[in-house]
Amino acid sequence: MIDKLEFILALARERHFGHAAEACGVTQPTLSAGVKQLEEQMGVLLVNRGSRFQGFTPEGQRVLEWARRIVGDSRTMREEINSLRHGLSGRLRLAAIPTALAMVAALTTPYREKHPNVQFTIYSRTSIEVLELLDNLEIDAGITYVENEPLGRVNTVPLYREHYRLLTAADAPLGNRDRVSWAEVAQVPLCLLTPDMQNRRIIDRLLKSAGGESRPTLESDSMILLYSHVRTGRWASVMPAKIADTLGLTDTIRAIPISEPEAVQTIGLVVPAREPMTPITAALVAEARRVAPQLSG
Amino acid sequence: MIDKLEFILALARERHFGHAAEACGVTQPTLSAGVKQLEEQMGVLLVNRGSRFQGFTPEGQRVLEWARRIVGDSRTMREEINSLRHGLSGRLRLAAIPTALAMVAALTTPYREKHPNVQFTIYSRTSIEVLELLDNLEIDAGITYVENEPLGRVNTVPLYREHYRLLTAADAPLGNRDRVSWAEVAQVPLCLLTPDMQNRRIIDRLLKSAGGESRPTLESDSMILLYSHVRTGRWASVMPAKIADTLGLTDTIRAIPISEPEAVQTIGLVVPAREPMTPITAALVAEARRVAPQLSG
DNA sequence: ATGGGTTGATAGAAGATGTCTATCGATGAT
DNA sequence: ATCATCGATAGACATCTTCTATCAACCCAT
Repeated sequence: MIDKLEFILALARERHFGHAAEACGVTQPTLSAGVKQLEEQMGVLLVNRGSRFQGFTPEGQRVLEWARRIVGDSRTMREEINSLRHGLSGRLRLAAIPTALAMVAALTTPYREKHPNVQFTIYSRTSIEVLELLDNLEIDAGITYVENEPLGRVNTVPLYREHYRLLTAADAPLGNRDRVSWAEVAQVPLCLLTPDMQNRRIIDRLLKSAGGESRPTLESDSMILLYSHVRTGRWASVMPAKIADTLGLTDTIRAIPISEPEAVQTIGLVVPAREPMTPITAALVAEARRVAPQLSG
Repeated sequence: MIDKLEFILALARERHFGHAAEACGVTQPTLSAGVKQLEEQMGVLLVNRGSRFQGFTPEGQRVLEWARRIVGDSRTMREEINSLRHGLSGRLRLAAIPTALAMVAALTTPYREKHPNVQFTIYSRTSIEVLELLDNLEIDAGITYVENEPLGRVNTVPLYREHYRLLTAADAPLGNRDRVSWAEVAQVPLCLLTPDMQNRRIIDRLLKSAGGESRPTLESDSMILLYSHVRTGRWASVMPAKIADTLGLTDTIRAIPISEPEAVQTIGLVVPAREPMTPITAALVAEARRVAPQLSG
């Protein structure tokens, strides 16, 4: 029964019988039969088909909601019972937006000291993808913006506020300044994240409201790539202070605070709004609450 | 998987493998195998055995909690999907304390007008049993005292407040009074509910605090039996006003308000504290909210 | 139009799981 | 000591699940 509900979950995220089957480790006919059996038990069609997957019926969407809940609960139960025996163990799956990647270590390091048997899997994703993964039970927690775009049914723990820096060579224009404005930044050719990243959209908004325009010379979804360009001394970028500090400055590259307006965005931990949480997730939330005061500032 | 969890639920309430199996409609070896398989999956013993059922291990108790939730959710899902198709239909299982039985009709009658396809099963139980049945998913809602004794994880909707009446023949001692005190009532030989009923415990308390003592001439767990004795004109009883009115007075039997103290107890609807509720239960809660103002007074 | 590629449904065989009856061993009461 | 009760176990049978192989419908490109 519960495995059939897992089929529905897989189908919801893959939107393809064959792929969903593969994700569940069964063959396509098995998954088809499972879905069909659910439909017989419920007495309603759950999936609209016409030679290909065409989404869920209204009833199917309700079943999907329940499936998330029931499957989530049964996993949490297993994990909880396991923790009672072996202490906290298993795998913590986490997804973070690229600009927050540098601070994940501030969470994982103390966590690992307390619970050495927990393993980590950490994905770099856009803020939207983080929420999708959370919905689909593919991750246990996410790190993303907690104020701007609408979140789903999740609980949040604020971690720190993002301050922006202009990264540029000391001998470049503006390179000798102690402080620059967004209007000034708008004049510089920048390396920025791709527009599917919320960080980019935020920076675009800030540039625009300063009367400038966002015409980045180079786009990428990798912070490492952006930074490696800045390091050559021939490119500039705008990054949150946290990650700029982590990447490390050289004597030739400076990270200049941007003021007017002093732009801050709150980054936080995001977990499914379900009580109780899995022990592994609960421990992460506890760690986040403990660490947050040290991070902010 | 879910059916195995149902085994655990049955075992928790029957505390006996054979009886639990019968309640699930399977044989005892089947239930034993099911529990054993759960234990293997979890990697822990869930039930303490020693030639007979000896309760759950700590892990077993946690699994039991989860089982209540998961099984409850899966039933709610089925019911919800069914309601989407056929409108509200199915069976509403309700348990009420005896003194509240007379007012159940005030709930079921308007409910039935709106949802004619819902069938009712209504049990008369003690307040403690009502809560147990609720815990074990054996009823959808209960009607009981919502203030006095501690409730479990439930939500409540207050319905009305109980006022007490002395039921006695007009020509008996006190029979001509418009008002009597608890101290006076304590002098009369009474027919009361058995002491396992909370109503009896409340009345005992009131009599005692008025300096009297509870020495009922006759005890029963049936309000009808109590009333039939009162009707002979040779017995007296103390009942809530609601049920006294419903049973109907004759010219020879009077229901005399008892004052000093004016004793009131709040009776309310009690449903599992789980969101969302089954559609059938949700409709009952809505009806209770609607009806409550008319009942109280 | 037509042919190739894709998608999900179907059929039938093999395997896994669930359930039953019958029986046993342990425990506790008389 | 004897009996009754309770839950575990064994073995047979049935059901359900899953697989491989194949099919029909559809889409798209030529």
